[in-house]
Amino acid sequence: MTTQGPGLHTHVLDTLGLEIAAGEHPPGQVLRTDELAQRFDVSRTVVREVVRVLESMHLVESRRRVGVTVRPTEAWNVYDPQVIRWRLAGADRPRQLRSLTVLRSAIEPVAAGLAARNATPEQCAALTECALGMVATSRGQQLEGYLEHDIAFHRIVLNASGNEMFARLGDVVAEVLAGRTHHQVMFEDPDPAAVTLHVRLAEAVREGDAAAAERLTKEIAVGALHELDVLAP
Amino acid sequence: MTTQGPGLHTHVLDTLGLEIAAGEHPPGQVLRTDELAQRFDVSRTVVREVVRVLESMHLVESRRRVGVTVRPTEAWNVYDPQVIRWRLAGADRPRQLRSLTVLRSAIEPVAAGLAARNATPEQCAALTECALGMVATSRGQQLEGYLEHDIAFHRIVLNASGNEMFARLGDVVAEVLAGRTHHQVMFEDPDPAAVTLHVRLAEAVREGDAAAAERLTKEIAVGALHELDVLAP
DNA sequence: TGTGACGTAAACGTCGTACTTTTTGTTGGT
DNA sequence: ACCAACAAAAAGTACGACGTTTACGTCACA
Repeated sequence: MTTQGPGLHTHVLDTLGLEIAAGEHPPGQVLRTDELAQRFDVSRTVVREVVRVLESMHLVESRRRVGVTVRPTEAWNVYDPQVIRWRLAGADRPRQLRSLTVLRSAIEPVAAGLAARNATPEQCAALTECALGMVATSRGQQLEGYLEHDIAFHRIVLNASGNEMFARLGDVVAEVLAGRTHHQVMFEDPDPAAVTLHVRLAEAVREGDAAAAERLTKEIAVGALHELDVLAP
Repeated sequence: MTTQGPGLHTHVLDTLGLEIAAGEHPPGQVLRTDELAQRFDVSRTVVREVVRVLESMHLVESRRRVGVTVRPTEAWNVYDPQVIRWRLAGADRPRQLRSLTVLRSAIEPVAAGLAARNATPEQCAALTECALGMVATSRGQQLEGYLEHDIAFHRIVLNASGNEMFARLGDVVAEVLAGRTHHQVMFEDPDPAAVTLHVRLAEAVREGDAAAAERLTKEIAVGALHELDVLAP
């Protein structure tokens, strides 16, 4: 999945970002702008803009007289959805998926607790609708439809928490769920227990039961982690 | 606090980012690259590179025939440390500080629990050293020294958790603590209770008591949130 | 009067080139 | 062995030209 439509900049950025995230250019390797321009058959202008963006993500560092050097993983802006997408497409998807799932297990229970206090009636209704959608698509190889409702569900919870930082994690969660559904890191049909938990979570939020919402979300997270342990090495 | 050394690019980026984060350019406002080039007295080349970076942070969107339009807050990459710095320097520091502190209250307890299981002896030693440093600087207007140890302490815990996503939140926490210490959102001397909690947390991690580590970190977070309630409107 | 096709100009996108600045490796002398 | 001056390499910056998309106004026609 590339970023968006045409545009030389987009193409070069996506290609280079993907390669670096995949480890094809180990940390310390230097890339010269002239070479890149030649390789992609674009002007140095385009390459420089790409390098500037990669630099803002801390994937590379540009220094005079030396070139564009690839930075070690520890320096990367791993919360940038773009970087996450690149990494999930690359080699260490398992590690990445696990890190992100642990992150979810820390955030989402708290967010759900807040959502139980702050959710508007509209959000509660949308949540219930998503839960029902998950039930309806939980059988018979409708993984894509299920995924859609699942993403929407978690996004609503994060938004309803009222905390901006939680809300903005919706994209990350979406990437995780999507990356998990594709790439065969999931059973053919979703875990029935997880479906039930989502339904009950929607109820808990609607009734304003913060403790229950937090507990149920923790259970969902535990299930997701366990699923990873089983299906990923 | 600007980004780094000289360089036209850096200056323009920092100025524009700061202005947008401060809300000086409301969402929907269009900036033309030619005007920006004139205003900063730089070439369009430099402006274009800056715009590309701003675009990668989703602060602006560049479209043909219309210009560079400022995007609404909901679209921004609020986990980018650079964006966080800009926002903390701007108008809605209180809101931002609260969001980030809630985020910390969700993450750090889990991270501390993991750290209690995974921390190396070296990390435990460093943690204890930081805690002692906090004690030593907790009285007599040594806020800068205290801040330094505080940041180091939390960074070690996040790193020791063994989870990459947690570890990379160290920069965010550092920004929060720094932004809180400067800007008078803190008492003249740190809360003695907080200092004690840090010392006990270092012990809990050293002894591998995950439950205690998680509980103590939660208490620290509650204290920080309470402090915000008292000192910020 | 309303509507749709069409043309135009405004703004970004891309390119090529020339020049500047910083950094680094090397050379040469003591 | 050390230090200083020099030269080259690569990014940084500037400028001007042209391409490309697309919003918007205009005009003809119903």
